Amino acid sequence: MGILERKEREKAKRRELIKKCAKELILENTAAQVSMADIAEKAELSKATLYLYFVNKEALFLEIFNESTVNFTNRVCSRLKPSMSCIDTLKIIWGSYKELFGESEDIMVIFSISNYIEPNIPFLQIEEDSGMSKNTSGIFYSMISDAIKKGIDEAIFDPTINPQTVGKTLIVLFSSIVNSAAKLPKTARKSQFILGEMENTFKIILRGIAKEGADPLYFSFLK
Amino acid sequence: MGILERKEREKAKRRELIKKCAKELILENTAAQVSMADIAEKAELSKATLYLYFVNKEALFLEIFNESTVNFTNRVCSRLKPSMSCIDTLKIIWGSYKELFGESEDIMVIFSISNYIEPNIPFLQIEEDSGMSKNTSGIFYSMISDAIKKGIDEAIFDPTINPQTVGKTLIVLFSSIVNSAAKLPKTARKSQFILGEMENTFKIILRGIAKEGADPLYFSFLK
Amino acid sequence: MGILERKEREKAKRRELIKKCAKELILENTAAQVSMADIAEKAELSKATLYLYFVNKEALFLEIFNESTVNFTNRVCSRLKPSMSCIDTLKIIWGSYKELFGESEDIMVIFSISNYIEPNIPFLQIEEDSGMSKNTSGIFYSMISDAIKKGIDEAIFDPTINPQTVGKTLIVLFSSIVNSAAKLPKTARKSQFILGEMENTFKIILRGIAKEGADPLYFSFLK
Amino acid sequence: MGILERKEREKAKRRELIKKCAKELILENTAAQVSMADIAEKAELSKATLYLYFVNKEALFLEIFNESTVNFTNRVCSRLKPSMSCIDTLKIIWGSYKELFGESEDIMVIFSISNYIEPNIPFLQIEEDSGMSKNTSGIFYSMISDAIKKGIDEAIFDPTINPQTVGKTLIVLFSSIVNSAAKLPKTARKSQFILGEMENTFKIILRGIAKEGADPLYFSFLK
DNA sequence: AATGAATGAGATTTCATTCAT
DNA sequence: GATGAATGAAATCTCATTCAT
Repeated sequence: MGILERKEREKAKRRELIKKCAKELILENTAAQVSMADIAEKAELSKATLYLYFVNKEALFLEIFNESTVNFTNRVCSRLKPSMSCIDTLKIIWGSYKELFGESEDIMVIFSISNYIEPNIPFLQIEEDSGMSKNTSGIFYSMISDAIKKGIDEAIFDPTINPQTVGKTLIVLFSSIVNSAAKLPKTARKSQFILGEMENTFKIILRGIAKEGADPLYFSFLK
Repeated sequence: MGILERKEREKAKRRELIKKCAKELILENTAAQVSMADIAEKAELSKATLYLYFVNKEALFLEIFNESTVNFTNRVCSRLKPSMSCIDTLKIIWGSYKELFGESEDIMVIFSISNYIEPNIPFLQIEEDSGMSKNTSGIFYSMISDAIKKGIDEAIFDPTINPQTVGKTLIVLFSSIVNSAAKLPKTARKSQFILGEMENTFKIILRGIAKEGADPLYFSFLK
Repeated sequence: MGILERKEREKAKRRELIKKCAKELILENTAAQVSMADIAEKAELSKATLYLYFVNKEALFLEIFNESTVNFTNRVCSRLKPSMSCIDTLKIIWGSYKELFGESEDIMVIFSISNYIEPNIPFLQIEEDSGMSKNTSGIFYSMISDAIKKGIDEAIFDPTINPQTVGKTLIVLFSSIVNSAAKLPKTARKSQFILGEMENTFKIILRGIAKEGADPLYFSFLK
Repeated sequence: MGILERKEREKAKRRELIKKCAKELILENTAAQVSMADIAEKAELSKATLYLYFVNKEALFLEIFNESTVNFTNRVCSRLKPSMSCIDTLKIIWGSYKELFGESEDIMVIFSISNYIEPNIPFLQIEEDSGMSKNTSGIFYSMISDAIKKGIDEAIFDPTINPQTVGKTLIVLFSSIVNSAAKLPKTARKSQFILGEMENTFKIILRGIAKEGADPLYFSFLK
């Protein structure tokens, strides 16, 4: 049975290998430009083999997409505790963004694939129904809007804002910055400049939703 | 030579026709989904003819892209006067965004093409050199950062912010909202909801860069 | 305008060329075994060119199929006159079968394609509704059942038989003989032996539906 | 050696299982549409295992084909006795056709495979040499031509007919009816209508070869 | 003996681009 | 100057077959 397990592991490894190669190619270019042949070549497999692991190109890309989303969300969520203050929560969320953006490249992949698979559907939908609760990004969404609610309760944020609306806005803004950065040459992405830029944006937004008279120290965590 | 001129004029007309058709198709779908055959059919020309006017697909799209950018910038600039106050300037810029977003659809085209042609190069580069001065978006960029500078002088904005940095940030944010909206179905784009959403975001950003204690009335122009 | 016409003609010629090549390949093998690449090669065209003339493989095959059916039916119909006696009518129908079977090879193509495109639907449907009237084979069908009706009126055929049923049966039988012959090597198909075989079968069927006591001379036309 | 025998038996069982599954799949669709993967899945074996039992797809299908032919012939032959009258013999042959057509589905399989594997070689060859004696269908063939000879001797059939030729013709006709029916949806095949249709055809053929003045009662067994 | 895994070869189809007329 | 016609190259996907374990 050790054998069976090993085989299982190896099979899983191949799946991962394929996904890893696909990811790398996506990061080097765009999801739209990556062909099954490219992936096969990079993985040193035949095209046909890819189809043993994924029924479709779309299935492969979708799996990568979903995993990246889950990955990202989990990383963020695992660092949060319900007891945390609003500011701490946002700190961590933002920190995760920055860190993951530098370290893993899930976010890039997420955007590239979402632009490819469903070019007409925005990754984070600004829609009238707040129906984001179903998928992973929904979890992320409530995470952030909860934090904002907390901020209002803690009298840090302007009580007239709608936590859900602002939450969505925050996500769109964060994401767009990342998306914009995702288009930069790989090397540039991690530069201090970019990270600084991202920070500036975050600061502006925080100030934008701060309660009148809120202690500016609250926002000083952003260096 | 009257003949020559007429010929010249007609040739120019064709160019415009081709670009117009391409634009319309891009708006109906995504730049990536528009083929030369589609454009030729819509323009009631042969595919080969397209190549008399544009060396290749990329050249055609790039020209549309650049023109749309110029168009947009010009429209905005033409409404601005150096004498205007910061707030008035931003009002107009934002108004242009909103209006053009509804009316002309240059912005959509800009984003669609930029996602297609140069997926690796962001429309608005967040780069260390502020080298935006060369191209059209550079004009737009200085327009906006000038407005912010003025805002600081008028003691409306926080004097510690860097007008250039914040200007760039503003553009990225504006753009990202539009970009996000650009992926919505054509009909949804002009809904009150979306426009409201855009306004909320703008408000947050303005508050974010406001000087401590600045009269909130300044920002009341946003309904 | 002579030029235009010539072009038109040449285009039509290419279509015909493609169909001719496809037909030949079908006759050499089976419709199922013929690929677009094969056809392209035989026609000395690129694969892509085929798609200028036919939207897909099925369309190409279907057109060949329909044309062959129409061809065949027309040839037969053009030789018939309403004033003809039953026996004369059947003579001609049968003669056409034999002749076309030898000369043109429409029938072979018909069967090969029908086996490929709709392997589950018999070319001549033995169905409860006699709904054959719609398509070309419907014309053929009424042609033959009319002849049988006439035969009954002329007191040559057994009055208890149902002309429609027997007509259908005749077609199925004729067709099956041809279908069976279609599987023979090309050279064998036109042998005296095969033609004799077909004749025998026809004779048997005619006798089978003859009226008791009908003059056997009526059937002597079969040499 | 008991072990060896058991192994042998089990191996044979597998072969049968594979063939049975293949048959079922062929009956559900067409031989051409059945892939080795389909068969393997249905048999709950791996594709590779199929190749332990059959050198390739063709060999598998050919074996099924041959067996089905033998099966069918044997069933018919086992019901015949040399002492039977011509009419009784034909009754039984025809009955077997009808019955097997309903019950076992060997005939369908035979035709489906023959259309797939050797589209160029007819199941029952109408060839100049009566060389059918080698294979199984040869047995069937002599069975039927013997019956006809007997019919001539019994003064039921026209003495001028050639028993061998007519025998072959009969088989081709029977087969073609079945072949035509084989393309009908599985459910329709056993309908009274189809069976009636088959009977009509048989009647026509019998009458076609009957001796002038032969007692029509002879043929009344067909209701 | 059985199989999981891999693959070569080939099928259909699309599209930007070219070229003779 | 305009175009009809043609195509090379590439994309996605399938399937019979093989081979190491």
